[in-house]
Amino acid sequence: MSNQLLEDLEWRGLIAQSTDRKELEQTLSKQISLYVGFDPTAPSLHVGNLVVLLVLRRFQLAGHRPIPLVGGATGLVGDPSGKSEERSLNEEKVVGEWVARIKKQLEKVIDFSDKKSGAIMANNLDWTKPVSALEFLRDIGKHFSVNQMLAKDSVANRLATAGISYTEFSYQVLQAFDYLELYRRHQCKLQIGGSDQWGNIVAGLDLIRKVEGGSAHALTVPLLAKSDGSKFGKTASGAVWLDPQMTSAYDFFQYWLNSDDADMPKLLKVFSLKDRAEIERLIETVKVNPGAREAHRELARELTSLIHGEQVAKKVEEAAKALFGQGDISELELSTLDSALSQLPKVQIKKGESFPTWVDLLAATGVVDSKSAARRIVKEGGGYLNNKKVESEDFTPTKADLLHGKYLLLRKGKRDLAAVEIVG
RNA sequence: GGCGGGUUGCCCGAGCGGCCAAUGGGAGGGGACUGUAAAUCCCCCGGCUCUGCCUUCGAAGGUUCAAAUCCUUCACCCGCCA
Repeated sequence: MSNQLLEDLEWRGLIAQSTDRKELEQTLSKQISLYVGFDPTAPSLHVGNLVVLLVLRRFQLAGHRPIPLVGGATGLVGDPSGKSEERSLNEEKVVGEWVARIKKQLEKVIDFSDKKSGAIMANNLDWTKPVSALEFLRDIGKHFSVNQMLAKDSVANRLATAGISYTEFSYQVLQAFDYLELYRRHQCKLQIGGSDQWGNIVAGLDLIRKVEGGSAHALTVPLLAKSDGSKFGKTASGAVWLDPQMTSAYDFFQYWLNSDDADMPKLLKVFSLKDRAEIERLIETVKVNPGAREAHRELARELTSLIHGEQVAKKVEEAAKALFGQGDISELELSTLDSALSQLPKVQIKKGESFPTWVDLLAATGVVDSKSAARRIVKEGGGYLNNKKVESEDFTPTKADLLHGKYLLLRKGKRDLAAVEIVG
C-alpha cells in the first residue's frame, strides 16, 4: 500500500524531492506519523497551502497518522525561504488569533476523529515557549554548524542580496527543533512541505540523527505554477483564501470553474481526491468537449464542498447557474433569486428611499473600486443591470427595474456580480 | 565607523527645476471573438462635488513664482573601505 501511495503521488506530480525512496517505501509499509507545518503569516490559509494539506490528507487516507502543525512559534520569527527580503514581525497577539483560525481550517480537511489514523493537532509554541534561550543554545544550537546553515539556499540567497537578520537566520533551527520534538513525542518519521522547505526539513533530519540517533524522512511537493507561468492561486484581488470572510464561497467556486483549460490536468491531479481513473476520465472530457467544462465543475464542486461544506457548495453552484443562465433574469423565481443573491456582495436600500445613480450604485456595492472606476466601466460598456447593458452614468433605476420588487442585479464585465436589496 | 550609490504609482523601471498624475513594460480591468476558457485585436488603468480641483514620486523641514527633480536632517537598503 505504501508503494501505491508514493506511486499515486508521483503520478500526480506531487513529489519534488524525497529522502531515499527505498527506505521511505519501507518506512511507509507500516503506519507512521507524519507532519506538515503551516506558519500563521495571514489570518487564513490559501489555495496554495491546500496542495500540501491535501497531500497530508492523502497520507491519512492511506492509513497514516497526520500531524498538522501550526507555527505559533515559527510564525513569530519568519521563514526566510523564498523571501527576498526580511519580513516585518507580526504582533504576538495577532499571530495567536491567526493560529486559532488556521486550526479550524485544518480541521476541515484532516480527520481528527478516526481512532486508528486520527490526526493530532500541534502548535510549536507549546514546546518552544518554555525553553529558555540558554537551554536552546546549549541543547539545540550546539548541533548546528553555521557553515552548513549559511550554505542553505534560503540563507545564501539572502546573503547575496538583501541580507538577513539573526532572527530569520535562526528559523531553520526552530523548524528542526519541531521535527525533533514531534519525533520524540509521536515517533513522527516524515515531514512534508513545499519544495522551498527542503533545507529546513533536512535540518530536522540531521538534528534527529545527532540527538536521537534516529532516522526520519523528508518529502517535498513542487511549487505550483500555472501554464502561463504566472503564480498559482492569485487573482486580481489577491490570494484565494480558504476563509469565507476573505474569499466568499461563491468566488471560491468561480475560481476553479474559471480555470484555464490548459491547467486542468494538473489541477485535477493536485487538488482532487478522486482516483486516477476518474481523473483521467475528466481530463479526457476537457479534450473532447471543453465547452461543457465538466472537469472544471467537478473540481469546483469537490473543493468547495471540502472547504465550505456541501450545503454551501450546492447553493453556490445553483446561484451561478441561475445568474449566468441563458434565460431572462426577470423570469427567475423569487426563491431561486433569494438563494442565488445570498451568495453575492450586497447593499441594502430602505424601502421608499430614492435610488442612487448608476455609477453610485456600482461603487457602493463594491463591484468597482471607486466612482472613477465605475464611470470608466460604464463608458466602456461594461456595466449591466439585470443582465442588460446600461451606458448612461447618471441613469437612475426605478421601481420598475426591481426583480420581484426586491432586487437589482449589478454586473461588471462578464462575471463580477453584486446585488442591491430593498429592505424594510 | 568612513566614502559612494539608491528609495518613483500593484510590480519592474524612466524622469533629474516648469510642457509631470509623471515615458515604457508587466500585472490588472472593459470591449470584440468564444465556452463565465486560452490566444488575438481595440481601449482603459490615483481620487473627487470631473472642461476644474485634490492627494501621490522613502519621512520631515527648507530654497524657489514653481520641486519627483535643488538644499538640510532622519529612516531603510545596496556597494567599497575599516
